[in-house]
This record gives sequence, C-alpha cells and structure tokens, in this order.
Amino acid sequence: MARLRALLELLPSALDKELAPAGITFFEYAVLESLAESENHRMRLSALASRTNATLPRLSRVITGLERKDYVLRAPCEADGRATNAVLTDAGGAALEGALPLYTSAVRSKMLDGLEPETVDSLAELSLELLRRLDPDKRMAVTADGPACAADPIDAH
Amino acid sequence: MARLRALLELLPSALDKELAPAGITFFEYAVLESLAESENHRMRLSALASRTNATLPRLSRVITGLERKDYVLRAPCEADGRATNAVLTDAGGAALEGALPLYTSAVRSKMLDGLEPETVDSLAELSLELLRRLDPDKRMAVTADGPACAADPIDAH
DNA sequence: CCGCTTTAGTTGCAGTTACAACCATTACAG
DNA sequence: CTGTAATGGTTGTAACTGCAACTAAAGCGG
Repeated sequence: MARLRALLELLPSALDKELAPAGITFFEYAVLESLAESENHRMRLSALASRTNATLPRLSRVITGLERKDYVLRAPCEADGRATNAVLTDAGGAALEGALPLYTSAVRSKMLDGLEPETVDSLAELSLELLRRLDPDKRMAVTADGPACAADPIDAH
Repeated sequence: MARLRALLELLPSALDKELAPAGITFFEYAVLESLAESENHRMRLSALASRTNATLPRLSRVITGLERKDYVLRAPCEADGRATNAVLTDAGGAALEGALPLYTSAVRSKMLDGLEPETVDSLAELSLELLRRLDPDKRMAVTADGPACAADPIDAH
C-alpha cells in the first residue's frame, strides 16, 4: 500500500517533467489531444472538463494559459449563449504533434516498458474497474463516448 | 492509457476527501504513520521527506501545519546541530488512530475492494516495478528499510 | 585554527488548484 | 410573458507545492 501511495505521489510529476521540454504539462497535453480528436477541433469547456477529469474552474484557467500561447482560442457557442467552445489552433495542433514523441516515450519509459503484455492488459482492466468507483456520475471518457462532447457543428451550414 | 491518466487525476483527491472527516490529508496520514512506526516516535525531517516521497520544503511546511494542531513537535537533534526531529505527540498518535478506520475503508473502497486477490498482488508487484524506475536514487521506503530514518537515539544514554 | 564545500532546514516567490460566490443565459412553470 | 430555477463559465480567495535563495551547522584540507 505504501508503494501505491508513493506511486501516486511520484508518477504525475515524473510524467510532467518528461513532457516539460515540449513546454506543456501532461494535463495540457490531454486537453490538446481531446480537442484534436473532436469534431471541428472544438469542444465546450464543460464537456472538455468532463473528458479530462478536471473541474471547470481549473480547465477555464488552463484554457486561458493555452490561449496565451495561441494553442487554442475561445469561441462563443452559437447554439447556446452560455457556452464557450475551446478551439484548437494550427499552432496548437503543431504543438501537440511536437509533444507526441515525448509523450509516448514518457508513458513507455515510466510505465509500460518492461512489463509483461498481460500485466499491461490487467492494468487497463484494473483502471477501468477503479474508475467506475471513483466516477459514479460516469461523466468521463471511460465509457468510450458518453453524452459529453459533440460541441456544436457551427460551420456546417 | 487515458484511463490511467484519469486514475492518477482522480484517485489522490478521492482519497483525500475520504480522509477529510478526520481532519488530515492522505499525505499527513503518511507522515504521522511514519513517525508512529519509528524509533521513539521521531524522525529527522530529511529522512521523513524521503520516506514520504516529498520534497524537503513541502515536508517542512506540512510539519509546521501538524505542529499547529499539536500532532507533532520539532526537537533539535542533539547529535547534529543542523538536523531537526519531528516528534509525534500523544495527540498526534490519537489522531492517527482515529483516522485509521477512515484510512483503511478509503483504501478498501477506492482500491482493493472487489478485486481478485491475485490482481491485488500483481498490482503490488507492478507498483514496485514502476517505483524502481521513478526513484533511481532508491531513497524511499520501497526498499523496506533503506539508509533513511533511524533518527538519533537521544535519550538512550 | 581558518576557509571552502556540503548538508539540513526554512522561507520568498510564483504557479496551480479547489471551493464558493458571482454573472449571464437558458429552461420551465404559471 | 414573467419570475424562478438550473446551467455554463469566470473570478476572488485561500491553501498547497516546487524552485531557488538563504541561514546555520558540520566536515575537511591545509
């Protein structure tokens, strides 16, 4: 148990450090990645927050930071005046691509590398099982594609 | 992979929340526990920091907080004028005992519960393996009882 | 014994995060 | 329509954390 505690303490910062040369954090990577995978490279903040397991205040500030780097921009949602879309810019897409090698190598070296394939599988299973308990509202991406995301297909007129 | 990211994001805060009624964080619990297990209920700050995988600045401040609650107190180390010992008080020991049920139930409900015993075992193995890579200096408690701790046996004269 | 380096801890500062309070917009009941 | 509740985001505040700078005490070579 103490081991797992240590792991939870050390892993996140270790991953962040590996990704540091790319100029973004692990969490920011997840944000950019989510946007890149989305329809029209845009997503509502609340949907994005769910998908990345972040609170809305946190995401809002991170988006502000990414906006400052011109990796994303905010666009009001036409369908719902309350909502805001985060939109991935070209620079943001480039940054994501640039960070990809670091990301994968970080994941590999810090986690997957040297493990039996079956162990990796069981780890995936395990994560899913644990998440189910942590996330009773099942708001997150675990369920493949929940009711989240989808944004609004603005320029589809 | 996204699952594991979610897990790393959610687990720590979930554990902290479970422990909140006891008035301490998961990390503080680890600190108190370490002290309780130590010789004379005391440990040097640097040793304690290693054992809990924390930086020294962080630990220093957490200790200050615990001191304010009278759970620990600082005592200068007689053998080495630079060093400071954190000493567990009776109140601290009581707090630890009081938090124990919450702690165990948190660990069980959020993690171990519902898993195959063998899965738990492989998780332990896995943690150990991953830690070996995260902690090249092997300063931590993983190695059962490294060169850390030991404090100084003051009143053993 | 005197400086130089190393070690132990503390603190200033900046960045991040959560919670709560807040504003704006939408949804809905009457 | 109008008022009330719910939803989407933002921001003030406070707590926590890491890095770097700093003080104090050993350790050590001369």
